Amino acid sequence: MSAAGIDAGMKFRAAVYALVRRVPRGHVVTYGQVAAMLRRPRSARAVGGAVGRCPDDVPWHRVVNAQGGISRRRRLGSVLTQRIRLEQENVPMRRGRVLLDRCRWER
DNA sequence: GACTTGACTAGAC
DNA sequence: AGTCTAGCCAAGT
Repeated sequence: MSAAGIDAGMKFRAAVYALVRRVPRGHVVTYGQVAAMLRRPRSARAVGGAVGRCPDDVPWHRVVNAQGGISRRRRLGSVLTQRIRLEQENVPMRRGRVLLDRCRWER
């Protein structure tokens, strides 16, 4: 797949996973950002859907919402897991929010 | 092919 | 700063 964007015939989900796998430890991206990087600026919601059912090798915890917060989901639990994993990677947080200015992954 | 369902967002009060 | 709304769109049924 190209640096950004979806190759011909590639499923949206596969592109999301490929991108999220490139996010380095200690950094995060937002749903909307992933969508924009894949050249689907209005597909943030779909990104959430893809990240919600991803393979084990995808660092899904590095994806947060536009406010740096951890989005709620139908079955809680993974919310705590996500916060714990982010803390373990020393992702800077304040009042339950990731400080995007300091750890947003660009490119 | 018509719904329904979300780990979304930006904007308006 | 909290709540609501409307737009969005990939996937699953």
